[in-house]
Amino acid sequence: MSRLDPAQIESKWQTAWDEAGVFLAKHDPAKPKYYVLEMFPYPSGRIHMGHVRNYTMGDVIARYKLAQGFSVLHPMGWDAFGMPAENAAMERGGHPKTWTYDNIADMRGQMKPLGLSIDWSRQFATCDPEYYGQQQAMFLDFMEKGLVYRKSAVVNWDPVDMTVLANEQVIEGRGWRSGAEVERRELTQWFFRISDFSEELLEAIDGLDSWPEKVKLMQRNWIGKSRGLQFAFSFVEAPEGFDRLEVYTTRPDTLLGASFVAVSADHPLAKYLERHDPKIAEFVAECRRTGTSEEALETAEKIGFDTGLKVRHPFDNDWELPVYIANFILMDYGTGAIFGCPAHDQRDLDFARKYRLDVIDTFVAAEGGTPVGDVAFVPPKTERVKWLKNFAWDEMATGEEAIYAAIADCESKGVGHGVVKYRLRDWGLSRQRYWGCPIPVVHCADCGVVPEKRENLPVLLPDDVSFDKPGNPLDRHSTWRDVACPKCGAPAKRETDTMDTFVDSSWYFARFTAPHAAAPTDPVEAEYWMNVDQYIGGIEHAILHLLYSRFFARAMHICGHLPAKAKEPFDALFTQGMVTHEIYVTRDERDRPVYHLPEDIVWTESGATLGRTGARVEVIPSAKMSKSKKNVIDPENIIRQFGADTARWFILSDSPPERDVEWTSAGAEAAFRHLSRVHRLAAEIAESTAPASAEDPELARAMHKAIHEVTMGIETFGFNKAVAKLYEFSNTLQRSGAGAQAKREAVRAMAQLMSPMVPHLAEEVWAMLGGEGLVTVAPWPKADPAMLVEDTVTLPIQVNGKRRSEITVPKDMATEEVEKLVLEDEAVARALAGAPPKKLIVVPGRIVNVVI
RNA sequence: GCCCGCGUGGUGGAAUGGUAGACACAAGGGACUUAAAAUCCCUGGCCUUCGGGCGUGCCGGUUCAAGUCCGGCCGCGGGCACCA
Repeated sequence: MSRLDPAQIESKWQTAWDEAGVFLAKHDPAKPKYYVLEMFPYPSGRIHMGHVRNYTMGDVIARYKLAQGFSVLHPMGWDAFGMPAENAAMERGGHPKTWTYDNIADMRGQMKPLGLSIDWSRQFATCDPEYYGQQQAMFLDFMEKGLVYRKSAVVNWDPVDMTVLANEQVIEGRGWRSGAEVERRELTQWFFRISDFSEELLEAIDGLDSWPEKVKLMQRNWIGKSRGLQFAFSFVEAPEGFDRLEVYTTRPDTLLGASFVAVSADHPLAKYLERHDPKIAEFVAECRRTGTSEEALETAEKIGFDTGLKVRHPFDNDWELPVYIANFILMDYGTGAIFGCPAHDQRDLDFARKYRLDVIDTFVAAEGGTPVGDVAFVPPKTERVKWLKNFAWDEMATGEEAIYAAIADCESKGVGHGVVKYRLRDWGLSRQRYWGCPIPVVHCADCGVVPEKRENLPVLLPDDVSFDKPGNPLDRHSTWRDVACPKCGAPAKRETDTMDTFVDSSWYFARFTAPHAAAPTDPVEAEYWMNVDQYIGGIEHAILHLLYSRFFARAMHICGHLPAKAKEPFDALFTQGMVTHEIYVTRDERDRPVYHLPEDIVWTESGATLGRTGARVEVIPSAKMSKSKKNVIDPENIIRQFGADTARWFILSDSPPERDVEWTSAGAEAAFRHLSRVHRLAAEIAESTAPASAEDPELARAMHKAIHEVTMGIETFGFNKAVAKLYEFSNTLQRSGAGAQAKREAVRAMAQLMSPMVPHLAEEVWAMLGGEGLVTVAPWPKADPAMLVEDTVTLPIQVNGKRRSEITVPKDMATEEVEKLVLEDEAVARALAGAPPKKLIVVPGRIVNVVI
C-alpha cells in the first residue's frame, strides 16, 4: 500500500486542473455566477501564513461554489505600487520596477503550490501601464464630473527626505526614515470629494447585511455624523472685513454657560490678526510648529492667546465674551471656531482655569451645592437631570431633549440653524513619490491645470530615474517633466505628484471582470460579474480601503464605468483573524526583551531555557508573526515538509476563521497524520475484496449527516466546524463494519466534502475509488432529508432541570406514552418518592423535564 | 474620555433557551515491536458515603429549563479621539 506523498500527488493534480482549465472564469449567461475575492497582496517578495489563511478560505468558497455549478470568478493580482519598492531602491540600489516584478514572480511561485483555484489568466499588477493608464483615464473622468479638485492643505513635511509624511510616519515629531524634525507645510494637493458622499455612504451601510457588524460600526464612526447648531457671534468692535464669527456646537443646551470664544490658528481671523500684531504672529507660528501626529497632539499643552476682541452673547447684547486663538481647535471641523462652556466641558474648563475665565454653572450639577471645581459636569444625553438655566425645555429633561429644544428655540429666535456635520474629510491623494500612478495633468502658466489628452494616456513613469538624492525623482527628471501644454502648446510642466496607492486598490475588483478591456471596465462583463459575492481580507482594512472602494464604485457609476447595482461593490464581507505563533523571550541587562529562535531553546522539566547560557526563557503564545520577534513560519517550508493540503487543513481547523489562530508544529503534524489516515483508509477500502454486501443504513445516515453538516459549515464560514464534522465522519467510517459497496460510496462522499479544503488529497482519493472525472467539478452532494432523521430518539430526562436519566423511544411516539414511560423510569420514581409530579414537560424529540 | 466585542477543561474550541465540554491538541495508560519510529485501543471537569452534590469570570433576575435572555459588577481585547 502506498504512503501519502504530498509532493507527488499535489503537483500531479495541479497539472490536471491546469490542463482541464477548470478555474478559467467563463462568462456563461446560462449559469448563475459567483465572484470570490481575497484582498490582493502587496508584492513584498514573500508570502506569509496570513496569505495562506486568506487565500485558503477564499479557495474553499470558490471550490464549493464551483462544485455547486456556479460560474466562478476567483482572480488574483498585485497591489504593486508603494514606498517599499522605493526604499529597496534607495537601500540596495536597483530599480523599483525590477524589484516589484521580481517579487511578483517569486510570490506567484510560492503561491502556486498551494493549489488555489485561481484564474491566473486574469492576473495583473497595479503598476502595469495597462492598469494605471485606465486609472488615469478614470481620473480625467472624475475631473470632468467634479469628483476631484485641488486645494491647499497642511501636511507633515520631512525637510531631509523632501517628502510628505503620513501621520503614522511621524515618530516623536521626527520623520521615520530621516529622523529630521517634521514641519507643517501648506501644499496644494489633489482631493477626491468623498465627503460629498458622507450621507449616502452612511445610509447605505444599513443595507450591507452580510458585512460584520464591527466593520459597519467602524465605518459609521469614521463618517462621524453629528447634529448641532451653527450660529454667529457679533463683534463688539468688528475687525476689518469680519462681520460676525460663525461657530458650531453639538451642545447648544450649554449656551447659557458660555464664557469665551476661541478660533483655530488657521482661522481667517487668526490669519488677519497675525498680519497686524507681531505677538499674535508669534503665537500662531508656535501653534503651527506643533506636528499633526497623534503623539504631538497628546503631549502638546493646550494654549491660547487673548486677541483682545470681544463678541456679544446671542441672547444678551450686554454679555461680552473674550475671543482667543487656541492651538487645539481644528480648522477643518465645523467652522474652525467654538464657544467655550467651562462648567460642562472638561477641556473648556481646563482652559478657563488656566486663563482665569468665568465658569458659569447652568446646572449646579450637584444640587447639594458643590460648584464646579476641576471636573466639568457633562449633561448626560439620555438621563433626566435638573437644569438650573434652561431656556426652552423642562427643568427635568435629558441632554438629548435639551439639545433638540435648544436648536428649535435658537432657530425661532433667528440665532443660527440646526446643521448636520460629518467627521469624514475629503481624501487627499497626492503623494510626492516616484513609484505610483502619475496624475495625468499638466501645469501651464497661461492655461492653469490642463488634463492630459486622452490619446496620450497612459502617462508612463520614466524608467531612467535615480534614488541617490532625496525627494521625488520625477521632480528632477526634466525631459519627463517639461512638456508642451496640451491646450496651448506653450512650455509647461507635468504634475509630478503620483496617486496614493489606496486609489489603485479602490477599483481593482472591477478591473478583474475585464482585465484587458480598452476602457476601465467592459459594461457587459461588469454587468455579469459584479458584485463581488464574497470579499475576504484582514480587519485592518475595515475603514480606509473599504470606504474608499465604496466611494470609488459610486464615482465609477457616475462616470458610466459600473452599473448602479455595483454602487455597493461587495455583497458580503468576511474579515479573518491573524496567524500567530509563540515567541521566546529573555531580558537584557536593561530589561529590554530579547527574542530567540525556536532552535535555540532547550526544553527542560522546569521549563524553557536558552541552549548555551541556560537562561530561563519566557514562552509567550499567540504573538503576531514578525521578523523581529523571530517567530515567522515560512509557508514554503511547511509545504515542503507536509504538503499544501496539510497547511490548508491545519489553518482551517480548530479556530473560527474570524479569530486569531495559533500555528503550532504539533497541530501541523496532527493534521498531516489525519490526512495520511484518510489516504490509508481510502486505499484499504479501494483495494478491499470483501463482498459487496447489502447497504448499511447506519453508515448511509452518517454520510448524509456529514453532507448536511459540512455544507452548513462552509455556507456559514464555520470551517473549523466543517473540519470537525469530517473528523467525525472519518472516525465513523473507519469503525464501520459496513460492506465494501457502502464504504466506497461513503469515501467518495468524503472526498467530495473534503475537496474544497484539501483538494489534492480529495482528487487522489476520488480517483482511487473510481470517481468519474475530477472531484473538483463533480456536482456537490446533496443530503437526503429523510436520511437525517433517526427512527428512534434518545430523550434525556431531567428532574427539576437536572439530567437524571434517559429513554430511547420511536421518534414519533405520542406524548402521553412518553409521559407514561418517564414516570416508570427508575431514577424518576426515586426522585418522586411516590408523590405525583407538579408538572411534566415533554418537548417532542428533544427533552423531558419532570418538575417536583 | 467615547463606542464596540469577548470571558466555557491543561490548550484551541463545540453547543436553534433543551444531555455543557462535539472535534482536535497536549497528557496518562495499554497493545504491537528485541527496541524505536509508525500504527491501533483505552482514560479523563471537580467532589462523592456511588444516592448524589458542584461546575461556562462574579452577583442577582426571568424561565419547567440559562454558557445562551435581562440588570449590575470584575477582567481582557479592539476601534476612534484636541471632532467643539
